[in-house]
Amino acid sequence: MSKYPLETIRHSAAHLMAAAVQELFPDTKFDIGPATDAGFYYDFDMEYRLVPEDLKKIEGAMNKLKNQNLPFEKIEMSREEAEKFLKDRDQSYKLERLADVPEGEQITFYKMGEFCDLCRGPHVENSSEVGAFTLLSIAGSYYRGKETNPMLQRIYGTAFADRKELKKHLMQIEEAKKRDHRKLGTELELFGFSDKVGPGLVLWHPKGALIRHIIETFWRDQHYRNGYELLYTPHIGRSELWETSGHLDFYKEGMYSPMDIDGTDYFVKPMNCPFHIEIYKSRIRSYRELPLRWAELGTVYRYEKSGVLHGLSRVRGFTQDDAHIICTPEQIENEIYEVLQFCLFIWDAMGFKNLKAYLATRPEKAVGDPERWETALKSLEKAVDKAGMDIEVDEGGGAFYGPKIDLKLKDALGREWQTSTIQFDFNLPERFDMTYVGEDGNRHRPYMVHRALLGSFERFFSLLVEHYAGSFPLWIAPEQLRILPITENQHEYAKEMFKSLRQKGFRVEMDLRSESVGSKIKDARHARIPYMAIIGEREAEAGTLSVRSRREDQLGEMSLDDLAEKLQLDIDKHL
RNA sequence: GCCAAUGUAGCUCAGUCGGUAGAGCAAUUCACUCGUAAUGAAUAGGUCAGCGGUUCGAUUCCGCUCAUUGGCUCCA
Repeated sequence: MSKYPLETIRHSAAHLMAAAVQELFPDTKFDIGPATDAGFYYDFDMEYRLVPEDLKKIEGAMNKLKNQNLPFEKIEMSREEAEKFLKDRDQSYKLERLADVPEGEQITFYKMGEFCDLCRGPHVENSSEVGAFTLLSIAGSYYRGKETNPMLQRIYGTAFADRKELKKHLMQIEEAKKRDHRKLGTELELFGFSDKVGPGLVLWHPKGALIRHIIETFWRDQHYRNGYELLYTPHIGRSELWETSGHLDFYKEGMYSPMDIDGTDYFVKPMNCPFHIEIYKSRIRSYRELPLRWAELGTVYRYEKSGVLHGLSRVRGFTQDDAHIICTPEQIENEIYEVLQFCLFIWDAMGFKNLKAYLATRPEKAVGDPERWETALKSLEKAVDKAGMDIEVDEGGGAFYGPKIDLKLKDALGREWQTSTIQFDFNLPERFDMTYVGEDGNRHRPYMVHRALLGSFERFFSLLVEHYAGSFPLWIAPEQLRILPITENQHEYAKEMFKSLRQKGFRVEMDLRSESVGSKIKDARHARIPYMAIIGEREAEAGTLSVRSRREDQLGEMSLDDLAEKLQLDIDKHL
């Protein structure tokens, strides 16, 4: 254990790296170099374009500096001194950062060797205490994260107190890469992409499609049980619809170009809401029929910038497990509560527990009655509170049309992805003039809530694959059991067993190749088949099957009925 | 979209300092009929991402395009 927090070690490693970069590339202008969750980075501006080989050089220079036992000296300066210091060294980014330091705050620099950096600290006392570090990658990054600013060169690295921990971390990254859904998707033949079809457009292969089908069936069933009705709506709609909804004003960059049909422009839908609203508006609605809970597995298409596409996590065509809840003000609190409970139930059934909740409140520019915002926010807070979830509040981070709760999940490589969302909408009910007739005989404006539980099937599937590393629980495994006859003499008996198990509704396959049983087991394990049934002369004679699971357990010989019972018990586990 | 890297068989990758390519796994065929993580042999499989340029000749060098990867930005 080091006497310093990891953050201090990492931040100091960032300084060490900057010092090495200054040594190797003296014309470098420096921006900032913070510690992160997984390591550290530093942003540089220089003429020279860094190449991957440079990482080794820089790392070498860092090690040299480390071994010189250089002290980290804290230097206090007045604002004027600091300005002069940075101006003399032509550090324009640092000058701007200096201007951000609040008036009255002590300005400090940290000097280590030749490198002296505007910095709040703290640091380790001596370069020898930076611990074990390694540089990982080079990336571009806009200055201050703004697209219109120049792009700086960023180097990512990570540091730990000692070599052992660093090694452990690097091993973890390697392990995580093995469960990356993009890799497993190809290996297990779950899904794919085709250059001919286009980027961000998913092709669900049979096994992936089967899993999706199973989950969709479960999803529909649970929605019926929870008082939802299901809708189907078209994939395209006239421009007028999108004008009314406002999408053509504020979401046009996310939409694909219109197609001309009989002289009218039609747009592929980026969202399902306007269609659901049109169903709502197909007749006069009474308070007696509220709340309405309308769900749809709605496939939408959005233009996502080419650089952001990522496996199944960020695509251009995807299916949301969407629903809209339309209700009265009296009903809203309970509706929100139930949605959140339902949401957590679904995630739990899928085997996930570590969701992080984010609450986004009213931004400066917003539409809708402030009182309604207040009620909405309260109902969200209450629901989260009752569910006992930890929540991070993003003050002013809501959409202009309403507050929301988002749930996020981390992928195998630690990147966070938004999945569930529960959003109020004070905009569309106005734009479409949605009303219901109240008890008083007058027309009232209903509350409308958008929600998606899994988010989209594509993103959800990426998380599911990584969560289970491809070893899906039995109820969603595309192939639940594989029958492995030892020789051709058992083929007939194997086929009998196969037929019976299929009749009972299990997803079973046979491996009738003339391979050794060891080889068949290897392949079945590689395919993450939950159960294998081995059939040799002994079993064929006794009318049994020798069962083993992918977890390497030998489960022994059992009858067909016992096997079926065992499988069924395992299948029902998630409920 | 921006900064950078990469693109060779279905998959993982080697290779060619410019003379049209190779391995392992997978596939197919044949032999083997086998007891719990790899039986053997043979065969087939590639416009070396695409287009253009330089060259006697380009998979290799150059340019553009497309796609992927790592980031940034964005994500109603």
